[in-house]
Amino acid sequence: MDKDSFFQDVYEVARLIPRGRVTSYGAIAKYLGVARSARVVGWAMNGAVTNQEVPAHRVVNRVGLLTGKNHFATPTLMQELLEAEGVEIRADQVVNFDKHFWDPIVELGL
DNA sequence: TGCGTGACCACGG
DNA sequence: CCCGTGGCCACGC
Repeated sequence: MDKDSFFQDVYEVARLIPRGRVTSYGAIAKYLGVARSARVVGWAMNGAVTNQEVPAHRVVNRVGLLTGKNHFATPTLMQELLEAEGVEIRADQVVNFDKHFWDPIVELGL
């Protein structure tokens, strides 16, 4: 595996997130075999905001909090995108996060 | 080249 | 749940 393709891997997994579902940075990191490097996933998402191919709004932190909303074009864009997909947001947090949670390890297998 | 910072997470108290 | 600590890795200065 090329180490340089880490960002690409992150983007690829993010692309696989179904509409109306969300996942966490840690879940993606763990799926890629770098569970301790969840922060880098966030950094990768930072560059994904400008990438229409990658739904960065479907990636939240481990408790379903929209920690990255501040990095979008507008602080409300992330929530609006999720709500448009049927994901209910309450106080910058995904309601029934466990129900909307999409774990690549479970869904894609490891 | 080295240090601080960050869209995080796990662990212990 | 909150708080402090350590670790991870990429990036900017």
